Formats: sequence, C-alpha cells, structure tokens
Amino acid sequence: MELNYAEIEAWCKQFWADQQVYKVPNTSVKPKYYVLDMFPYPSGAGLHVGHPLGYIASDIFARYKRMQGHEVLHPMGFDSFGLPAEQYAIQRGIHPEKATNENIARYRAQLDNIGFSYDWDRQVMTSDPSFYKWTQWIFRKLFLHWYDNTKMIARPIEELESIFSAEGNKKIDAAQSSCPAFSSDEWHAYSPKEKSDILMNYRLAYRKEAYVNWCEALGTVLANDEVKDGLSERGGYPVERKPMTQWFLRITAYAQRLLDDLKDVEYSDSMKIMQSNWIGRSTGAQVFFDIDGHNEKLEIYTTRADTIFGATFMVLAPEHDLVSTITTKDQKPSIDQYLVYVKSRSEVDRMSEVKEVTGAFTGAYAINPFNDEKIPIWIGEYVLKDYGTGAIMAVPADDARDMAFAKKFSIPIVEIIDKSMYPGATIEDKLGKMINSDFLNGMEVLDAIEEICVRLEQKGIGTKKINFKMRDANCSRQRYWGEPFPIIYDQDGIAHAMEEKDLPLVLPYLDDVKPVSGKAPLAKLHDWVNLPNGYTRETDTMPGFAGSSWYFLRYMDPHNQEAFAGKEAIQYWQDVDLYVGGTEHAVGHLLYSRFWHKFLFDLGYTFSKEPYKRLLNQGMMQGISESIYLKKEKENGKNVFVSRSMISKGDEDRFITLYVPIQYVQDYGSMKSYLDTEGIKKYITYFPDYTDAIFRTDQGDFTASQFSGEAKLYTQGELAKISKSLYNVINPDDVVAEYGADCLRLFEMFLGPLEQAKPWDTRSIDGVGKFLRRFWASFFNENGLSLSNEQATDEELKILHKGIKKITTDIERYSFNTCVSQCMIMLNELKAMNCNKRAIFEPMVKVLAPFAPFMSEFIWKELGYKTSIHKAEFPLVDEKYLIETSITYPISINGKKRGTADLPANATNQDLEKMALEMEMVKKWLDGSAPKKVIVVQGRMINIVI
RNA sequence: GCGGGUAUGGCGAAAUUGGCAGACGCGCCAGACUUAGGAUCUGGUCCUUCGGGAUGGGGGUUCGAGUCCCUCUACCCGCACCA
Repeated sequence: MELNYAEIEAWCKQFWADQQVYKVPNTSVKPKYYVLDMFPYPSGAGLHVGHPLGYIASDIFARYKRMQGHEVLHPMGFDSFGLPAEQYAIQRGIHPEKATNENIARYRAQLDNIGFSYDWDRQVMTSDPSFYKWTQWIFRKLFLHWYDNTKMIARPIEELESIFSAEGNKKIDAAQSSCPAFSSDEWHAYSPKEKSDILMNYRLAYRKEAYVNWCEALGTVLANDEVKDGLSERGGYPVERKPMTQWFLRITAYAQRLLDDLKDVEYSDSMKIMQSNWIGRSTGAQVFFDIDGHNEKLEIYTTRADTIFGATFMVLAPEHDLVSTITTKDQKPSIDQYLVYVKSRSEVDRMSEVKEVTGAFTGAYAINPFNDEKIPIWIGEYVLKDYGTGAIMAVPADDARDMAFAKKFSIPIVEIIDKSMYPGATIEDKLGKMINSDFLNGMEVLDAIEEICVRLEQKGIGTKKINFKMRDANCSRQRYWGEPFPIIYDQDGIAHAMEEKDLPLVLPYLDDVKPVSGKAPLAKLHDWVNLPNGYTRETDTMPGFAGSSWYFLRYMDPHNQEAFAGKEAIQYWQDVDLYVGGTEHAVGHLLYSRFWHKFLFDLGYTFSKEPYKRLLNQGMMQGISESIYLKKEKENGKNVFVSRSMISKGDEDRFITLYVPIQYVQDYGSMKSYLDTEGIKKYITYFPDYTDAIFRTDQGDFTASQFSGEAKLYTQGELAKISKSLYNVINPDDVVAEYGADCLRLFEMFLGPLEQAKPWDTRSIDGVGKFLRRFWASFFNENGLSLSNEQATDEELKILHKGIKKITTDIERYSFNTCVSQCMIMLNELKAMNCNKRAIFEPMVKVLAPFAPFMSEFIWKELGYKTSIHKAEFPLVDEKYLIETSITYPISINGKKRGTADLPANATNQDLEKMALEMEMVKKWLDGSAPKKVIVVQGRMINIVI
C-alpha cells in the first residue's frame, strides 16, 4: 500500500471529527490534566514554522497523558483584542472585527493541518462578548474591592466604607495610593465626590493621573513593555511622557504574594529571577526631614539610612509636589528652565544619550534631624517620581549616581564609610566601618543600618519600609478594539460600576476606528457615551492583557452563561498542569494573570493559589537570512550589485545590504551561498526595480540577461529571526503539503531541545521523512498489511521495552528530540534483524501516536481497530525484558579506557575486580606490580590505578 | 552597568546523578539496484607521526570532568538611573 500523507490526513480529520475524539467533559472520575498553550494573536501574517514549536510539544504531552488515562483539557483560543489586531485593521482599511474573524479562520485552518488534539468546542476569543462579559465582570469586582494588608486578602469596598465611617482611615493598613489621614467625623463631613476620590485611593481598579508613555502616532498610551528603546514595539513610533487620567490595576497590593508564591511553582530559574527582579522588593527606611522655613515635611526612601551623615544634598523628582512650594524666588527661573527641559525630553532622548547628570537647585534646605545641619534640596531627572517617595537623600560618598551629581554641581562629599579593610569591596557593597557619623562611628555598616532605624523610630521621624519596583498596571487604552470599561460617570464625575445584570457592555460598532489625538475612538459615538439620565460612559478600552489574564479559566467551562466558569468545572480542573509558551511573556502576561488568579482566589472563585503549576518555555525558531550588496553610488546611472567575495573587510559601508528570498539562493546558510543565473532571474522578477542593474562577480560584470554559466554572485548568509521583511518566512502549510503533518511535527521536535533557540532549515527535514516511510513500510507491502503473527523473541522484546522506557522518561522531562531519536533507533535495530512481527510493531505504533498522530491513527485502523489510537493505552514497560545477563564494562587504566570486558551482570564488585585483574590487557599494564587502587562502579566501568 | 543563559564534528545535536564523548539525523564519500534519480538499499565519514590527542581558552578538585569550582573570551536574552 502506498503511503499518501494527504489521504491519511484527510481521513483522520474526518474520523476525529466524527468520533469526537478530543472532546472533554467539564468533570470526570478520571484524574485530570490541563495542558495549555499561550493562545496567539491572530495577526494578518498567519503562522510561520516557528509558531507551532510549542504547540507541537504540548500536543505530544497532552496526547501522552490522554493515553495514560487522564482526562486531558487541551484547548486553544485567540487573543483577538488589542493593539496588533487594531493596527493591522487600520493598515488594511478593514474593520477590526472582520479582519480578526478572517485571521482566526486562517489560523484555525493552519492549526488543524498540523493535527493538534484541541477540543475546539472550547475555543475562546477575547473579543467575543460572551467572553469579555466576564473580563468586564472581573474588572468590576476589582473596582469594588480593596486590599487588606493585615489579613493579606481582597475585601469588599463597603467594608472599607464602614471602617471609615466608624474610625476614619488612621488604623487601617491597606494597599493604597497616597491619601491624607482623616477621622470618622471628617469622613461623614465629606461630600460624595470627596468620598469617591478617597475610595479611589484604595480600590484595586482605580483612576489616577499619571505620567504615561504617550505615543502620538498610535494615539494611545503604551505599557512599559510595549515600549522598546523609546519607540513603540508595534510600528516603532516615538513615545513621550505625558500626564493623563488613567485606569490602573493595583497589582502592587499583591507584590509580596506574587514574590512568595514563586517558590510553589515550577518555572525555570531564569523565569523566576526575571519575575522577582521585576517585582523588585527592597527593604529600607522612610525618613521625614524638616524643611527650613516650611511646615511640610520632606519624605524620602532609602535602603541606606546609615549614611545619613554623608547626605550633603537632597534630590526630588522634577514632578515632585513640593517643587513649586519650596522653590525660592531667586531659584525659580533656573528651576522653571530645568522643568521645561525635562518636559521636552522624550524617552528617546533619555535612552539614547550617554548618562549625563542634570539638575537644578531649589534654594530650599532640609534639616538633618541628628545634627541640625542644613542640606540643600535639588531636583534631578535621575530621581523617579513613581519609585519610593520620589525623593532621596543623596550620599555622594557612597552612591555612584549621587557622586556624579555632586561632582557636576560641586557639592561637598563627606566620607562616611572606611572600606580600607575590605580591599575588593565596591561602592555598592554594604561593607566597612562608619566614620564621621556621630553615634554610628566605628560600627559595621549592617549594624549601623539597624541602629539608625531604631533611632529614627525613637525620634518619630522614620520607619522601616519595604518597597517594590513594580508599578501598578496601567489599564487604559485610547483605542477602539478592546473591552469597554463597565464604568459610568455621574454629573459630578464620580465613577460607578455598571450593574452586573447589564453586562456585557458590548463594544459598539464604529466605522472609522482611527484614534483622534488625545481621545479614544469611542468618544466619537455621542449617543453611546451620553446616557439618558445624564451619566456618561468611559470611552477608553482595556489593554491586551485583560482578556489573557484569565482566559485559561474560561476554557474549563466556556459556554457557561451564569459565571465565568461553573464551580464544579473549576473544582475539577483546578489549575494548569503544564503551560507552554515563549519567554517574552515572562513579566507581563504571567504576572498579570497570576495577580488576577490570586484576586479570584481571595474572592473564593478559584481554588488554587497559582494558575500555572509548571511552565515550559520554547526557544525561538530562528531563520537564515541571505543578503546581497548594492553599491551606494550608482555607476553611469546604473545600480551595481557586487559579489560578497569581492568586498574586503572595512569596505562594507560603501554598500547597502538587501535581503534576498532564501529560496533563490544556492547553498543558503553556508559560507559560500550564492545566486546563480536562475536566482538572479527570480530576483529581478520579484524586484523589477533592479532589472537594469549590473551584477559584478569574480567572473566579470553582467546584466541580468547576460548572467549565465559559471558566474556566481556570492551572498551574505546570517542567522536571523523569521520575518517577512527578511524574506525567510516558511508557512507550515507548505511543509505539510510537501512532507506531511507528521513529518513537520517530528522534524520540529527532532531539531533540538525545546527550550533552546534553533535555526530552521527545511533541507534536513528528510531524515524524519525517511524514518516515517520506513516505519510505514514495516507494516505494508503492495498488497496491504504484511505483519507476521509470529511470537516475538526476547531480543525483539528487549528493543521494544528499552525504547518504551526511554521514551516514557524522555516525554516526562520534555526531551522530545531524544524521543524521536529513540524511535529511529528502535526501528533501525528491528530492521537489522528483519523483524516484522505484529507483537512488536503494534505497541510501537502506540508509542509513536503522540508524535505522529495521523499515520499512527491510520495504521491503527488498518490493524483492525474501530476506535481511535489516541484513546488507546500507552504501552507500559515490562522490566523483565530489560534484564541483562552480561554487561560490557569499559576497563580503564588511570582513567583512560584501554579495553572492554563482557562480565556477568550479577557479579559483585569483588568478583568484577578479580576478573578485571585477570585480563591479559590489564596484566600487561600492571607488568607484575600490584595496582594502587581499583575502582568498580556496578554496571558502569572499572578503573585500575597503577 | 546589573541579572540570567549558552559554547561539543562541515551542520542540528546526544551523553538523567561526575563513569566508554560525538547516539540519532543532515551533509559528504564510495558502492548496489536502475533508462533515470532530489527514490530505495549497503558501507564509510573528528584529528593523528598510531604513542595518543580532541567538548570556546587557561587553571583547579577527583581514581575519573562535556558535566563540579576558579578565571578569561565570545555570543544570546532580560532589565535599564529603582535610592
């Protein structure tokens, strides 16, 4: 029987659909296993061969677990809201909804071609009202809750109001924005608007004015991780800082728990480190300084309170509230000038410039509480408004940045730590003895930190404080294609949550979704914005991370109308056992979704502390790029391409490099990749601008039409990312059409370890193709099934069970490349002994089933089975076939292998030593003398030291 | 600058805890079958002065190091004035 991939795949797709092989219930008596992929943005470009890498790995694992008797939840959906989808829609002039639906259809077809075992009945789309109803519902809950730091739990906002009503806010320890203290009486005296403003400081979803990354070209605010090098990640437009009123999520309330609970999850160390650095916990002290001639106190945060006697100046962030109050008349002009300068500085300037110190003096002075010395107060760009208190005490002797500042503005430097006894210590190390520091003199730094904190608390001017680098998440986008906020404003501008029964608030249709500078597109819809009762709607929409922060819960029970997922389903599925995706979401998506999950856990809607038990990151699939050199200057009005072989080092800047579609290039990826006649023809057909160009090669100058024979235009090959602009994108559909889906799956796994970056090169795919053909040929001849029903020999069974064992352990440790190798080894060994026995090959098909689901399913049918192989039981290892009677031991002399010996497997160490010493080879080495030492490792090796 | 990672044939890589380095595959070479081969099959394929030498360089621990420690180099990723 001929192997025909297309027919097999078509048959299997139909069979799986008819039999509903991958359908899972919401609850079951079987043990559950949840295998999740990071769902994709359905971008217009479609999938390239890099995308399925993680999907294939997770699918193999899901299929394996399913065959082991688990109920496996393995869903897929689409992150269809957000900037990329909208940007794409704007570029193409198609409505985002239409574009999104088209893209999803394409993705779905591409995914189905690769044979994933998704339960498509559970597909979610973040842009579907039945989905975002619950995104809005969770946001509403966040708005209606605050975080109790004492109980470490989210609590309803009404409870906070009762506390305010009973005792004001002085006793309460809550996660909050800065808020002045008030008493119960004062609370009662406040107007509704004032009360609302105060509550905003406590809500987990709240509004505040903040400096944001404003991107004029996109007309919207971007998150820090959407900004790269001062440019927008999407489109590469400039980004500047601008104050705006925005919605925020108080993720900082959960900072400590997000940090602590990392110990309970299995992420890679680097992933955990990235997250904990992002959270950025530091222990320090909050200190209040008097300001000379003012009633206000200056509040600073420092991790080095011990250095207070070396604080020769203070620095405020330029945006600090006190700046306008304390600046003296004399200094006002220079401060104003500096503020103008700061405002003019875009992120681009700040990033691209070499660190240059800037600042200005306010004319005001703080008072050192311990020696009453006057400390000048400056403002400077290097102090950040949003970290700590936006103000520092600067200690030039013990901080590199303060030192640079002091030097630039000629501020005195007072040495306060003697590090002479620690020769290798740097300025950052907390080592040395205090000097010039009054009561701290002679103390070690770490002791001095303790001591100063005690003194500060005694004086009532400071306390120990823990700070986090992590900021609250900006949740507003001035965009169309996102979830509308379930928020309305009354005539006083007080924000109210919409009633639960009125959700979802459906995103209204808008013809022209282009942003209008400074205003969200939805603001154009007056009838939608202005409600009959005089209330108005929020016109911003939520960012991409909103839907993706909880989508994995919806998969558990995607059709539920009453809840984001039913209690029974959540109780059964609990959490994600294995989450597979790229590292690019290390700090964004992963932190947000952990935060949302913890919030829902606090409210009793979920039952596990963490959403993802185990995280696996697939490495980037790299491509090969090839480029050719075009002279910057034309010769006689003609473009001249020059062979890479004719360009000497250092000469490159006289040329522009242009990428060439790699399939035009001969030997692409090698050191001697080149364009031949055929390649040149294809190139000028694709880029007709160069029809008249000259191609300069070692064989002489040619026009495209003269180019022939031996002439080679050498190209420059490089390892690069896969990208449209590099003309090296390979569509998995094409690979599937040519080699079959199983071959693509096997090949992607065979390339190397999942977590490593690796280059794609279709040319080496035939290795696994050959394996599949050989595997197929083991079952069939031209007449059909050709297996024998003879009993298997022990030797054959040993090959089988050794393979099962290796593959089982390797799947468990996600080493899929070695699984494929082992399949090849098994087949090679069986072929070598001409085995074609059903007793061996039937279990082998099952082993291969997770990897090559199509071919194995088809063979299974041919073997006479009516139900899917993917519901069959994964073969178990029978150790009795693995028992060895003898082991080939390497015999080493002084650690160098000198020979081998077949020795009985059950021999004791003493026997082994004796047998080894009796060997001729060993006797020769010993030459009559006794060995110094003999090391015997059972089953491994024997080493004789002479 | 800080933090993390990687480095093994011409190429992708293997070597679970320190124990036979290069499994498996690509490519290449030779042969067989063939009208033909981008099909299939078989064999070979690190270097070597045949002692041995090789896992980016140098040093160390050990009977024994790709694996552990120190150090240097190169590349990749993340963060970027975090007080």
